[in-house]
Amino acid sequence: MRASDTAYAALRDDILQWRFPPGTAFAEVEQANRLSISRTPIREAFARLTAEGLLVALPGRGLVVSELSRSTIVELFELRIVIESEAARLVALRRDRDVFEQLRAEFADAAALLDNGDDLGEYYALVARLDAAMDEATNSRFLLGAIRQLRPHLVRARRLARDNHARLVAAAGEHLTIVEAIVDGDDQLAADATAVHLRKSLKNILDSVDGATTTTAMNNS
Amino acid sequence: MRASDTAYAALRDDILQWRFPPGTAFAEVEQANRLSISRTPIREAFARLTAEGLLVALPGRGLVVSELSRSTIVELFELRIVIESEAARLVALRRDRDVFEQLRAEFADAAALLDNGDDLGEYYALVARLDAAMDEATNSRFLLGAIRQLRPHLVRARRLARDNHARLVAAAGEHLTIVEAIVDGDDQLAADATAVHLRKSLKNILDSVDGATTTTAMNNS
DNA sequence: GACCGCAATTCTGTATACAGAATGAGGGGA
DNA sequence: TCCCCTCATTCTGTATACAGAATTGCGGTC
Repeated sequence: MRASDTAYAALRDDILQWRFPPGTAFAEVEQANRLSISRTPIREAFARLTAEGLLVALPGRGLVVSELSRSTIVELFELRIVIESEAARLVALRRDRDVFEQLRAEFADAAALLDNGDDLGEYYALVARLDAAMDEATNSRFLLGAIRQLRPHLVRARRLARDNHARLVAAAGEHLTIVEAIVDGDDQLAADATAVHLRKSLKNILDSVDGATTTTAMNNS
Repeated sequence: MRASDTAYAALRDDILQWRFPPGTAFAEVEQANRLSISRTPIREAFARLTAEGLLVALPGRGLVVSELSRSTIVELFELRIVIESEAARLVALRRDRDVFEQLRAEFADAAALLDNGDDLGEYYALVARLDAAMDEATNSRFLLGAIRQLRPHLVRARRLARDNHARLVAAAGEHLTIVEAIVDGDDQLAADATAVHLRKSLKNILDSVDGATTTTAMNNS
């Protein structure tokens, strides 16, 4: 693997896992020393992270980890809701029925995974498989590209949410509705059910954010 | 200005103006010599163009200018229609009324600009001002980012379209409907009128593409 | 005549040196 | 005591050298 890929992956993970909270300043030499590579691949990694919006260039102040304020999260979902709803609509029209039939069966049993003690790994893996199947079936490069662009920010946002058991059960039900609509080829239902799911997810995140009296992570600018 | 910015702007313009048609291979040394700078800023420019999707990395074959096939144009509009409709909806709710009142008056007189001989510069400038005002009023960073991501590809696609006078007059009317809806704060009309306008624009481009028996530019993969 | 292998050329990826710009601290003057 | 100017430090931007990988072309062999 190239050194620039390694640096990109390491820095990206550091940001997504909140090891570098918003506002952290990045300097080339510092990170080059830390990762034991030269400045050249670091520069490339910085460029990719800046293009993704995880880093922002403060004029005269270098690169800092971007903020993730309440309003940013709202704007994130303003875009996410419209494009993922449209993606779901297209998937309902274009999907391989067998693939989603299988996923439907798995989501029908998802409640068991959620009662599986504290190990939600299997459930999250199932959601990831659904996402991957939808990416595959969307078959629209720009739509997919826009979704991919949002994902790193969503990963950060999700860490602000408190997922309680009730919310997870509800979310699993929402997913099941979406998958059923896709299996049935009901594109309008797939789109609307996706919008419902995402609006509820947003509400859950915002409730967590607003409930938090003070965290270093939040910056309600 | 930085050398990497110069290189990026030059290469981007070369691609958008079809001086480098799809499939053209890019090598670092070659472009560094052509633009009389070293490979370092060229690498940064390549990275930005690749992130935008104007260049694609063919494994083992270097970077080439991305294709713009019929299906790519369709996929481009699949995304464009949903996000620009949503943007128009938000603008109708968030706009500064005076700004769009002014634009409404200008679009009401747009027919005169279109009869202004072959100089359509003023009309295109008016459309550009509308785009800028909408970008400003959208006030949603991710939505705006997604639109910006599409623009370079739209510039390329537009060069494939044959804009006849009738189409331009119709488009001006569609724009007027959109601006009126925004002035009135009618978000649903603004969204639907935008979708209508973009679907007609797509149809116009596809008619031009399909009408072209053979051009070196097209690659119907 | 065709296919396989080797060698040379070329390209990318990385490291590093150097120059110019900007920032921050420290000292001097008002 | 506060403000401004200057100098030093540090950072980014660029050039370039070097190494490893890959491709292409040529030659030999089957």
